[in-house]
Amino acid sequence: MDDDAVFRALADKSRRLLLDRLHRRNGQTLSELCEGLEMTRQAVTKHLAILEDANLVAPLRQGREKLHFINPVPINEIADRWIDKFDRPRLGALSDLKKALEEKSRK
Amino acid sequence: MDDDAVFRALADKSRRLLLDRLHRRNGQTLSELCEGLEMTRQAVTKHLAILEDANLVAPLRQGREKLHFINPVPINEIADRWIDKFDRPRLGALSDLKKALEEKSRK
DNA sequence: TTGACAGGCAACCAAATGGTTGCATATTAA
DNA sequence: TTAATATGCAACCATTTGGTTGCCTGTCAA
Repeated sequence: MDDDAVFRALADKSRRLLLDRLHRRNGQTLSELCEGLEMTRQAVTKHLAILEDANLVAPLRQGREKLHFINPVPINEIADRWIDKFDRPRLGALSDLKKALEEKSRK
Repeated sequence: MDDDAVFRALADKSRRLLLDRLHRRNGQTLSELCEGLEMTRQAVTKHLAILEDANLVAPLRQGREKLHFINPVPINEIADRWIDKFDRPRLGALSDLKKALEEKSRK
């Protein structure tokens, strides 16, 4: 998995909104996704392309329409593999601090 | 929580690396964090400022040194609140597809 | 078959981003 | 007290990014 592409795709508010919309109703077309947004269709197209590159959205051509399906896998991979590193909120924060200060003063 | 700041802070590879380093050893100084990186100290300073703004890193002045402590809370908040929306990998992908196609053909 | 609808492509633009260099300031150790 | 160390601040630069407009192509329905 290219975690960089995923993180960068998620960095933009508009793209997170698109994912939110697809989450509410999966398989929407470009035009549907554009409805009510303060953005041109072309801007949305670009965002969707970035989401596709990050494998967060899978497109499906259906005649002249293009349906978009959310793919939760990369997000869960990040959650499992990267975010987990940063600990179930641990009680260690203060003890980290103490340790670090002791380390410093020993030098 | 300002989830936008957090997502954007996490979007950069160098910043994720800094978090990785702090995760390995918490409470490092600026100079320590710079060691072995292909970046000037000032670039690292900027990255740390962004991480601080996103509340992912908490600084502590200690004499002329500045110690940096990772704060896992915002990351976990994202994991819990936002990423969870995108489902424990569900079996629904194919059935979503079917549903969407049926919906289309009904129109 | 011909218009209308859904989408694609490309050029262009302003603003944000990641990085640099140069200099200033504050602590600490000799 | 003075030199070295640790960090801060500001201006500047190239590239990336998010957005636009204009036009082209493919598909469906009347």
